[in-house]
Amino acid sequence: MSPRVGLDTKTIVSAAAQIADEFGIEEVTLAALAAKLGVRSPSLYNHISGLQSLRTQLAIYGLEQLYEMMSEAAKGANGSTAVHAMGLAYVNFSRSHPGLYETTLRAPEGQNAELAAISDKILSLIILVLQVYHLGEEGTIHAVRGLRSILHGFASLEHKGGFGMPLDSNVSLSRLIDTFIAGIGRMNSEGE
Amino acid sequence: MSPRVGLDTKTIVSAAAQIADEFGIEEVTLAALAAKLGVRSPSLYNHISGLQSLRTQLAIYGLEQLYEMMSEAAKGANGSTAVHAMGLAYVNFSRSHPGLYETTLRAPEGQNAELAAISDKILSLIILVLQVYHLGEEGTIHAVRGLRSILHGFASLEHKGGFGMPLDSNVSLSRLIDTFIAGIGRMNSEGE
DNA sequence: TTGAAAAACTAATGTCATTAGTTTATATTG
DNA sequence: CAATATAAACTAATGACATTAGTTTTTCAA
Repeated sequence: MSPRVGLDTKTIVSAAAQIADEFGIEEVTLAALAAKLGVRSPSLYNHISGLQSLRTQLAIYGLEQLYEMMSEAAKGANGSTAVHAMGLAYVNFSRSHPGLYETTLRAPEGQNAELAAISDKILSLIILVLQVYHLGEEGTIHAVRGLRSILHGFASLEHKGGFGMPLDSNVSLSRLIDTFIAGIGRMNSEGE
Repeated sequence: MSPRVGLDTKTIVSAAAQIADEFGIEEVTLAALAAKLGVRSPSLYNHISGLQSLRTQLAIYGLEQLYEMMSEAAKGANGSTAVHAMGLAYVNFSRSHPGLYETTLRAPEGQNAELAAISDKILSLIILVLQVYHLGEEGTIHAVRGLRSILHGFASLEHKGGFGMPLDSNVSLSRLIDTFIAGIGRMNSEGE
């Protein structure tokens, strides 16, 4: 009712994340967002520069949270324990924030410095966790690509409902990570 | 100019796939599609029942092509050779048809029988290729989930541009699949 | 207290999907 | 071959949305 609602960018992004998680990212419209915040759509432009920009902010917001979860999980652990913990944290983030997780992967990344920074931070964390395996420069790059593929692929297919059968998917994930870790040594010794 | 253009569903879906691959799936609008086909938007409704339905058809169209590529690649091969060939075919499909591949993963799948059928067909193919490893019922399910996660995750991140560094991504993929195959035996022996 | 800046607003435009109702070409049937 | 039914195109209209322009109003600082 009051002409000053007191919005700010963070409130808007957070509300958008809620919509994304609850109803799916296709429901994240400025119209829905404005309604949720008790405001008219154009008012949002005082704080964000449009839907595209909002999506970028959402991706940053999501990656920051994802980094926190992964980082916290890996902290103190070593080797395979750390990889498992970090991987589970990744997937659990995608489970508890399906919409926000999805926005994370739809951003151009090329343009925005903040987005590139948080992406790099996650990359560095993964590299750090894989450091104990002494894979060398190239080996590390291959391994990072592999682990990210596993985690994103798993999270994405699980969310999509692709794992139709009623068999504990945490076991599937754990085994997949085991497989990956076991294979890392092979990469190291036999890679050209 | 002629009042009968001679559209049919297949032509429409195929044109939509072209738009998806060339400009991205967010550009697949009925307006753009109609323009490409030399027709007004409402005319499309004589052949499809709306945008949602078109997306489902696109997913089916994509999965059919994906199945063909995977199936053709795996044909005649065995064991790890077949897994590698099939995996590369999967990723190559996503490379040559990025938009169409993406539609493949955005469909509800619950509702449409045809979509469920072609999905099952791909699932069966993967199971068949993994059969030589004698993983048992549960082991097979875990392995299928793992392989699909790897392939989809890799394809998705590669398309997104997530593999920033200039290092041959086919090598990354090949190593990842090697890792997976090596680990499959472990799954078999040590799984509870 | 006054004035400037920020944050809300209304109004308007353009794009899109979709529906309703109309025209026209083609194919079937007598 | 003619008449008619059907299917495929069309125009017109509606409603959702993002976005821009221009206006009002609140707040804060001088």
